[in-house]
Amino acid sequence: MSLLKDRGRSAVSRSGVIYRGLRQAISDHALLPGDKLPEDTIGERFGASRTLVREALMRLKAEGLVDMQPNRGAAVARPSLDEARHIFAARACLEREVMATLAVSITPRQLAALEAQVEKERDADGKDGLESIRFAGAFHVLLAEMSGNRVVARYVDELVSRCALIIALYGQPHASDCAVSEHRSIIEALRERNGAQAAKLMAHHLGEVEGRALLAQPSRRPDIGDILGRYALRRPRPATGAKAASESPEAGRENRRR
Amino acid sequence: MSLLKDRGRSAVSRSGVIYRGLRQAISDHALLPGDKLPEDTIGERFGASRTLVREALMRLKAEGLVDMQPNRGAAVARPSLDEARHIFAARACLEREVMATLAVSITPRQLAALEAQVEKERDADGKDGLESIRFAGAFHVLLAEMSGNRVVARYVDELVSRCALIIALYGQPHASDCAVSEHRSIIEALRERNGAQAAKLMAHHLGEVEGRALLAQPSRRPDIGDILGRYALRRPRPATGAKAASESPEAGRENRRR
DNA sequence: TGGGATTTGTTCGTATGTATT
DNA sequence: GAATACATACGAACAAATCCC
Repeated sequence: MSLLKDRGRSAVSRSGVIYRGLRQAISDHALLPGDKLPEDTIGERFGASRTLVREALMRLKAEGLVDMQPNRGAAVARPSLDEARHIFAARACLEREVMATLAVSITPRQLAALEAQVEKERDADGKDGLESIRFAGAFHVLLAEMSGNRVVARYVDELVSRCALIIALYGQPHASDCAVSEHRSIIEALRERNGAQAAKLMAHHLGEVEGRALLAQPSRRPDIGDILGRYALRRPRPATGAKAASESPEAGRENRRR
Repeated sequence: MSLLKDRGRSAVSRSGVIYRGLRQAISDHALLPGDKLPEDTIGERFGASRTLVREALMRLKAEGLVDMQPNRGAAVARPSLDEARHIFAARACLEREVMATLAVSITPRQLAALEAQVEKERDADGKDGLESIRFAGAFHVLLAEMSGNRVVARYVDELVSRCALIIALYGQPHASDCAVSEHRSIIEALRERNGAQAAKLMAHHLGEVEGRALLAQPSRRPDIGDILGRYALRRPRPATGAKAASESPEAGRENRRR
């Protein structure tokens, strides 16, 4: 028998696939705040049972990306304005700490990686709103990871994701949330190992992001089924049951607001 | 039929009871880092099925209080020394922010509540190590909640709990983790609305706590069954199955204290 | 090293609760 | 407002992995 047994199955936990898929869909604004997340629908799309879907949803709930009410199921979270401000305050606090740490510890290799990241942002800027948002958040997460503090990095990652909700709810459409030039100046301050300046620039930058994020009115919401198709890495299994086959290839079934 | 149907059941989510029970047991050092947490045993003690236990365990895992490995189940987390330092760094960062906020916003009523909390600490100091630890952590959580930032408060709560693990692992036995006098001086700085001073005192205080926490060697571990009895609020149901009946009718099974 | 006992991972059925007509 | 349709809460049971002797 082979030494490497059949690793085809659970290279990663099955619920982790669902978790990451939903998380990405939310970050990408493919799922919008308030969108309902029925366990059955999600399970079908990902070819998993409700148990695993629940697991993923609970994880997202713990991160503040999903709201769950006792007998009413899950929905993408709709942070209040107050909560939004709290999130930005926490981000500023933690990311200032990241700056202070990195100004001391950063290596040339890390600086190069940051520059590469900003290059990606620049390339996507204006062209592809989706990629633009993704990369901008990734820059902040990358900084936090480079600081070496896993605890702080987890919190920053969580908060950056929640900022995507805030932008979706209150931001102007297509407002790229991070300016490339601001990221560049942060890198420069780090290169000079000027921690105070880097922290100051980061605080200012986040202030700008918050300002851009808290401006507009709620927004439309598309339907959920198609969206998830793009985020399910595995094809849904054939769905041997008769019921699934009866599903209509319906047109635009938009679900209700609020 | 009665208008108020049988509400005896889910006044609060059933898994929440398990979650809080385990969390308290860990904070109290009743469960020590590395202790195994078998789903069946916990379920029996709390009179719940494994589904609910798993839910609680996953929540604790998300908070960093429990480690879960794929087919090996859950155990109380054993943070590494590095992780311990990261936790304290994150705490210092967030709690400084709390100080800055509170120095501006604190009310006389809140100051009184803080003093009452410190009184409890003083009363318990030296007398009851368990209560002492509980109250000391509660002071920090209370401060964070008073800041009004729910996001920061959640993180602080989480980090304070994880500090209990660190003290259990690396601290000297019976080391009360917080000095009452240090808490008092923090209150004084807040009363004078001196944010810089409050932040400085808090940073110093946490440095002291970290110093006290990172000194000694691992520790003994008691058995799990009895411990959980004290944290299960509901009596375990009769366990109608035959298997459970074969369990030895051990001697003093007292539950429900407190 | 093998086999049995134990524990975890997952599915799915039933009961219960909520929304809708 | 009652009945229906639907979604969730929970638990029992099965499958697979691990542990232990």
